[in-house]
Amino acid sequence: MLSTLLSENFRLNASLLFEGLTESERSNLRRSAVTHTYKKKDIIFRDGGIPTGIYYVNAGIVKKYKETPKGKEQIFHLCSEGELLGYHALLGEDRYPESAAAIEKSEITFIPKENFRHVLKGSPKLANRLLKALGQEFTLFINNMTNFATKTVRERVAYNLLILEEKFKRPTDEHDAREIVMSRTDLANMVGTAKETLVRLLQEYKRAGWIDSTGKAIRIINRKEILREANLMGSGQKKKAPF
Amino acid sequence: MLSTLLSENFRLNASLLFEGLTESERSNLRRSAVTHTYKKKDIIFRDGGIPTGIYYVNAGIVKKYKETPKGKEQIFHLCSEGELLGYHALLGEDRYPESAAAIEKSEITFIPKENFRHVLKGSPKLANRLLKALGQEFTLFINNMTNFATKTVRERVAYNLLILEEKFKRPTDEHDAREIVMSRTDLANMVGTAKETLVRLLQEYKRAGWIDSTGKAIRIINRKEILREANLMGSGQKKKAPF
DNA sequence: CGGACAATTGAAGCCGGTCAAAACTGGTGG
DNA sequence: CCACCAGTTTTGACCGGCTTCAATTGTCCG
Repeated sequence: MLSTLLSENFRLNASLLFEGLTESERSNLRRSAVTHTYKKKDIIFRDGGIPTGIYYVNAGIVKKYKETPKGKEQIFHLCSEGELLGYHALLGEDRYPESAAAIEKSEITFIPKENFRHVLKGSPKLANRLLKALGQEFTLFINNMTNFATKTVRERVAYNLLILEEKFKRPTDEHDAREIVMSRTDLANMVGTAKETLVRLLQEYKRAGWIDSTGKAIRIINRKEILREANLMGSGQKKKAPF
Repeated sequence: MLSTLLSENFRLNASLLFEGLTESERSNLRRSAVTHTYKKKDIIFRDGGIPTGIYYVNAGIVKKYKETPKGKEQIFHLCSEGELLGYHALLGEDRYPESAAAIEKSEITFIPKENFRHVLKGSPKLANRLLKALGQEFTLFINNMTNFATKTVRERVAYNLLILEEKFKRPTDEHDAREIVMSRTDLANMVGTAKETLVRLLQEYKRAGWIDSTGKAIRIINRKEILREANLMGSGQKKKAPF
């Protein structure tokens, strides 16, 4: 349950989706694909834009966010290596409901919608996997929304630290060398609070010795305490049935 | 844009999904379907439960919600006549991430998962429509989440009144005879606030003459002012291009 | 090495949550 | 049909978590 929330959360790996495609289908996708490099802060697509294809994150980290008219920014999700980007709008034949931008140097492959649609049309298998993936994403979304609606800022800060530690763990990383490297502003916009409030809570954790930070980088030292702060499960532990 | 938010929002009509099925497919679904009546407050499925099929709302209104360990309830969505229920979890091969309960007497048809899956397997058309529908639902979800994360309680109350007016408009209704009939607690749980706060804001609107309420029923009198309160677009109107 | 941007700290005030009590409503049985 | 009770709605009072504004310190990169 707990591990569910943290590890399942936030890595809908795209490679699963494309497994089981025929070689001709794969090459169809590959042939039309273009890979681009994005610098920090570069925008990949914009809220309200018309989708022209889907994106695959080869490397780096991308934020999906939305700006309010008042200039506030809400970050919903970070996409890292292996994740797809921008396919909801394409499938829904909608405009993008959010924007996407790199928060660090990223390498992203673009697949034009015609090719994607063509392959999708010919592959019920892909369609089914997509349906499954979308269904699962809803679960994540609902959990996230519940967090937003019912948790305090304090709890959300802790929760997001745990999520981010996971997200910033590079496949190549070993041990616990994971650092969260992200601007305070972005982090605040992810938690959904003012950057000042975020900073104060981080300081508090730092003074308590639960995290350490030098510059932007944050490391979790005492995961147990952060977990407690996140209050992920309350006291509502159910008794187990005897089988 | 504005009308987008309100009318598109919240009526993903299921009949569209099933259009274009062959008669044998339809009858396959119909044959296995069972229709049940649920009283107010009856639970249709529970958070954590294992999906055994999907539900179609023939009549009535159903809330999709989640309870936190601390006993708070967050309502995400109301399903009314013509909407499907519980298919995300089925498609995702997940447990339900939320619960569903009738908030008024409702009539709901259940379709066992075997039949649904069987028909889905045989109908790429259905799969495509589902993909499209799911893609569109993400747009709604993201808008909702942005509202939660960035709007004040005051704005969310107004916003939800507009949504609900739409939702409670029965297909049979004419004119503006639409009343929102819902417990204050449910309404508060939808807005994501305490019922006391909700009541105070409603009173304020009532005194201002923007809404009217007798007992549970709420009617919007001055839609314009409520819209302004909801602050749906801020002041960020873009200029139009000259073509 | 400097300048611009980012992070941190301080202080003040309000929005909204919580607790408690009063008023109201609808449904039930006598 | 009416009176009553339980549950719901409403009002009041108070407190505390967050936001906001402002100023200071720190840090990165050309």
